[in-house]
Order: sequence, then structure tokens, then C-alpha cells
Amino acid sequence: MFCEVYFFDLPYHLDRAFDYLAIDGVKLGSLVFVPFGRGNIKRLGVVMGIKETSDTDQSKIKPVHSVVLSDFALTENMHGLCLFLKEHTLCTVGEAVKAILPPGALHGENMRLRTLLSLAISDTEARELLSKEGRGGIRSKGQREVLNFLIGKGECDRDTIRALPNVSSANITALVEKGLVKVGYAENIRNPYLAYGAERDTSEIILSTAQLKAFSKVEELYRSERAECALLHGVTGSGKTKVIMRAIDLAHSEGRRVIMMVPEIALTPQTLGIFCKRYGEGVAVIHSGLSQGERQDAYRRIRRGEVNLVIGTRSAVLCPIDNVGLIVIDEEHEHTYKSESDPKYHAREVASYICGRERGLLLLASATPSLESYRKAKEGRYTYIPLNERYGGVSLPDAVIVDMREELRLGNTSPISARLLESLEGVYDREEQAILFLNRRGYNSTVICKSCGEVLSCKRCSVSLTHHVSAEGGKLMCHMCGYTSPVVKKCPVCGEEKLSFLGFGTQKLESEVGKYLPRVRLMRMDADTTQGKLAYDRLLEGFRRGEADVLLGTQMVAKGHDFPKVTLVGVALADSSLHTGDFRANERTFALLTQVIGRAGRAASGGLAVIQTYSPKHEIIRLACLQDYNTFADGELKLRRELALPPFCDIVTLTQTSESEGELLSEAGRLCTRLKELLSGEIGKYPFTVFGPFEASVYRVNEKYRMKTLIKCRLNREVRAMLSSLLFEFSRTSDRVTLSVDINPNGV
DNA sequence: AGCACGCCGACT
DNA sequence: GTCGGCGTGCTC
Repeated sequence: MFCEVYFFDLPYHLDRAFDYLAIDGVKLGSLVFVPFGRGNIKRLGVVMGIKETSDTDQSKIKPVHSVVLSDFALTENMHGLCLFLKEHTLCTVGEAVKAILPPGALHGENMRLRTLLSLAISDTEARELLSKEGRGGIRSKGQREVLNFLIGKGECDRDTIRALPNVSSANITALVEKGLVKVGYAENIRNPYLAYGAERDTSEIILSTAQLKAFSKVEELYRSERAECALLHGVTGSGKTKVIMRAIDLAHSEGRRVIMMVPEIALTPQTLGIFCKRYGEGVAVIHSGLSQGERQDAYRRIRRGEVNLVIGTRSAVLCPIDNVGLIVIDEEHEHTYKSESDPKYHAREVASYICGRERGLLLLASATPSLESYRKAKEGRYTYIPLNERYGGVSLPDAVIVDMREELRLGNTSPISARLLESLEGVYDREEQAILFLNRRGYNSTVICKSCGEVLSCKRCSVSLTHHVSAEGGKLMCHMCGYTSPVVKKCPVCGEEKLSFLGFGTQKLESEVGKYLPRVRLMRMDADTTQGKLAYDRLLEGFRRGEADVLLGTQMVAKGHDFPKVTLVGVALADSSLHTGDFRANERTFALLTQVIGRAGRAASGGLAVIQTYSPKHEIIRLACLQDYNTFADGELKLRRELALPPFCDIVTLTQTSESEGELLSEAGRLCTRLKELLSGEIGKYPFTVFGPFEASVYRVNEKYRMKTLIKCRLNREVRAMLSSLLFEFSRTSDRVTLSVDINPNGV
């Protein structure tokens, strides 16, 4: 028998099957060590095929060296998933395997044993030993302590005993050497979330009429068993979670398993508590904050079939679960569902593949669906399930738009308008709470005219130009087509010399609020103040308990936390995410504003949202204040169609990286030439537009230069194959310049 | 990637 | 005479 081996950590052009003679124990999905190359160096590989004959010259074929004994050999489903990832993201098999296995699994660091101690003698004998004061065997205080503890206990965890007062590990070793205590081992499966489900919640989930209507549609689709996809479009506060829970119950009642994905930011103890209480030990939680061991244990439980609900972030969709009847993607528009490192997959696409294979239902949920999903729903490829009614009859907050140009004219140069200040004071006086949101993203800034509100943007792409600072000075650049211009002094529209760079941080905002409202207790929440595992939860919990009057921060304050006392939401500068030089800027801004405004609407007394902006007439801001998603989406789709942008085409970015600037530039030229050559051939029958090569938005990173080439096209098997051969060619011919491909990347 | 083979300069 | 520089070419 022969096996087809793929290797880890080899360049793309070597990512193909190498035939080896199988030895005992080699199966499809086995991890194996095999001799490779002239030096017959033992390399780790994975068996991606088994066959009886091989086309390779028999004299070349070497036998497999050894099979790695591992709980993590690939199952057939995992094998298929790796091939899917390779084809769809153009990663190597090795990268795909690494992504679907828990970290450390490849190197055998996979099992942590729990050490157990028990008496090697009878309880009576132990008591006798202890009763002999002074002389006897046992004089050490610590050793006596251990023996005493073990009497009548059977096997005890060593860590528990170590924690006893006066006991050291030397005491334990000594007792073992004397033959008084025996050592045993047990498998240690870590599940840090078990405690969350300690008190079970078995209460019935009662749905409102609107929720019930939505659920019946979900149920109908689920029962069709046709690998359907549903888009649950529920406005903020409509109680989507209840519908989702009923869907999970439905799948469970049919004996099928569920994956539920949520953005990292939503994995709070509050959310997890709700699910763990309901689904108990059948839940596994997977996210990046788990330790290596915890993650491995979660995978182990899943593979053994002990888990019927996986809750997690993007990577949860890659977990080794089978018999999946339902995959839920909550907040499906979130950009974190797209991986930015190899394999650069989108969780939604992987989920769709898995649902197709398992004939399961893919349930996408959002108050502001991605335009990709919304369009599919409109075309009938997804089933559209609206949930328009706010649960419990809570009304939408009023939204006020404050024109910051006017503030400036009135002499207020602070980032807080008079209106917002006044509202904050009101909240403080009424002993309510407020959220202040600063929509700051990345380090790039945009140029805005403080007089007329004009934002400098690209003529060809309708995205704003981004300010870059390099050694030669500043310049303005379009991230879509690579157009650059020098930094201008005068506004091209009104001619005033009032151009300035947008963007100030949360820290500045905090000190400004503090200056005007010294009595108000502020809590700042951003990347700087949420360092450490629990800081984030601690801050949120503290705010909920009323330890501060105002919670001030970046995007993380906008997500689905429920703060009943919050009656005011302030958006410091709605423009800042509008002009990021990214064609999804409108979409992201709308989603963020909608969410953050929704935060104020949980209170029974009705809430207020104050939106500060330099573009008070901007359609996106206006529609977000009205929470009118459909008008927004229809308009934005029209725009995307006109500009040939996703979802009306696919975008592929080719990024080349090198330490040598000269080699990079010549290779970038060569890539472009080759691309055009390929397009003039057979593949040319598909519509293609190539932009670039141009410098990446951050040209130099980690001493390496980066160039980008952008392709607009319609992806299909042939196009992917063309991109794959391009990668193959360039990985083989130039090792000092690396090429990487990102299909439908996030930030373009 | 990583290693062997291979063909040219300064050293015990 | 040989140790070692990194330029090619191959890896079942």
C-alpha cells in the first residue's frame, strides 16, 4: 500500500502529494514522520490519500518512518475540510491542518495527566504510624499531614494535597519512596466553563408572536433537510437570541449537533452563562483566550461526541464535530469572521460548506446583515426572515445629529458639543448612565475640511484618500487603485485653509469630559485598559453595578451588552469610520451606529442618542439614526453595482513582501506582466480588472516592504486554479520575495 | 524550506 | 593541498 503525504512548513510549490510506502498503522489522516530529500531528514507530514499503486518511479519511493501516536489524526470530515480550505483560500494542506487541529497537537504535547495519590497501606496502618509520636517512622510534619489527609479518602488529586498547609512536594516524594503512598494517573480534561452551567436553567423559552413567526420559518427550513441558509434579520432588541435558542433545541431534539459562532467581543460570562446553564456539560467553548491545553481538551471532548453545542469565535467552525444539523453565525456581518492569516478563510463560507455536507441549516443572524448576505436573501438564495418588532414594546431611542462644523464656528474646539455636554449632565442629575463611543479605527487618518466638511476622496473609486507618513513626508493615497497625491493645504471645494486630519483618541476624549464634568465618574474601555484576561469583563460588570456614570470607549462598548440604566449614547465622531479608504466604510459605519444607538433603547424610559459629525447631511448617518437598514442596504447595493464592487464581483489581493526593496519592485512588475499574460489566454473569457502594483497602505512592516496588486473578478474554479498556478510559479522562482493571496479580504 | 552537490578563494 | 563561501537543483 502507498500513501500520499503532504508536508508542513513547505512553500506553496511543494504543497503536493509525495508517495511513500505505507507501514503498519498508516491511515487516511495519520500524522507521519517520513524521510524527505537527499538528506532523508525526517519531516512531519499528513496522509491525504491511500492507494494500492503509485505512478512514481518505484526506486524513489521510501517507506514511512513512523506514525505519530496522536488523538488528533484527521477524520474523513477533517480531511475533506482541509482540501476545501486549500482550494478556496489557496493555502497549503499543512496550513489547513494546523488550523483545524488545536495548537501543540502536532508535537505530541497533547495530554495533560492529573496525578493522583492514595495510601499504599491500609487506613489502620496509617493511623498506627501517625499515633507514634516523636520516634516512629514519620517525624516530618508535612508527611504526617499528607498521611492524615489521605486516610479514608481513596485517590486524591496531587494538586489538592500540595495545597495543604505545611506540605511540600518533597514530603510527597518521600512518602512515595517509603512505599506509603502510591501514585496514579488520570486523564485531565479541562473545561473552564463547566462552572458556568452549575445551576441549570430548564425553563421553557417563551416566544412573542413575532418571534414565534420567525422561529416557525426556521423550523420549516430545518425540517426540509436541504442544506438551506436563512438570514434572520432582527432589529436591535428584537430578541434574536431566543429564536436562536429554540433553533438549537430543535436540532438537539432531532439528535443533531450545533455550532454557534459569535464575535470574540460577545463571549462574555453573561452570554456564556445563559448557554451553559441551558446546555450544561454538552457545551464546549472555543476561542483564542483559551490556553493550549484547554483548547485541546475541548477538541478531545468534541471528537468523542461528548459535545452537542460548540460556542466560539471564527475558528469554532473548524472544530472536529460531526452530525451538525445547525450552524448559527450571530452578528454575521462582523469582519472578524474573515481570517487575515493563512488559511484566509471566511467562517460563513466554511459554515456553508459544512451545512452542505451535513444537510444542515445555516442560520445567519444580524440587525445589520452584510450586503453579501442581504443580496443573497433578496435574490432568494437565502431565506429572508425579518424580525422587526422590538421585544417588550421598547421604543427606539431618539437620535440627534450634532453638526461639529457649527460647534467650531461657535468657538467650541473641544471634541464634545454643547448638546452632548448638556445631555451628559442630565443623565448625571437623574442618576442614570451614559455610553460615549469613539469610533476610531486603525492609525490612518483622513483629511477633512473643518469649514465645509468635505473629505478628500479618490475621483476613480469613491473611497476617501488616506494620509500616509513616510520618510519623504506625507502623501494622500487611495487604497483601491493606488492613486497618490501630495498633501494639499487648501480645500479643493471651498478653498479654505481649514484642512485637518481626522482622529483623536479615547484618552483625549476622557480628559475633555473630565475637564467639563469633573463630578462625573468615567470608565474608559479600550485596547489599553482591557489588557489581561478578565479586565474586559471586570469593567463591564463594574459599569453594570453602577461604579461609573459614563462608559467611554471604542467599538467594544457598542456590542450587545444590556445596560438597563443607560439612557444616553454619545457618538464622538461618526465620520471617523466613514472615511477609512475602504469600500466597506459605509457598511461598517451604518452597522456600528445602528448598534450603538440601539444601546440607549433598552431603558423603559426611552433613550437618546447624540451623534456628533462633520457630515450631518450624510445619508449613512441619517439612515442609521432612523435605524432604516433596508433603505441603506438598497442604496449601498446600487452604489456597489455601479462601481463593480462586492457583492457584484470578487476582490483578490496579491501581496508581495521582501526585505529587498529593489527585488520587490522588479518582482511586482513581473507579477503584473504574468497576470496579464494569463488573462489573455483561456481564462480571459472571464471579466477581470487588474489594479497596481502599488505600495501597501503600510509600506514597510518589520523591516519588510510590501506591494499590492488587486484583481476584480468573478471567482470560480478556473480562476482559483489560475491563482494557484501563479502562486506555484512565484513561490518556486523567487524565494526572497514572498507572494500571498487573499480572496475577498476585509480591508480594501 | 532545507539540504546536497559543486566549483572558486584564504588558511592550518 | 583543504575548509567553507553561497549559487543551483531536487525533494516521492
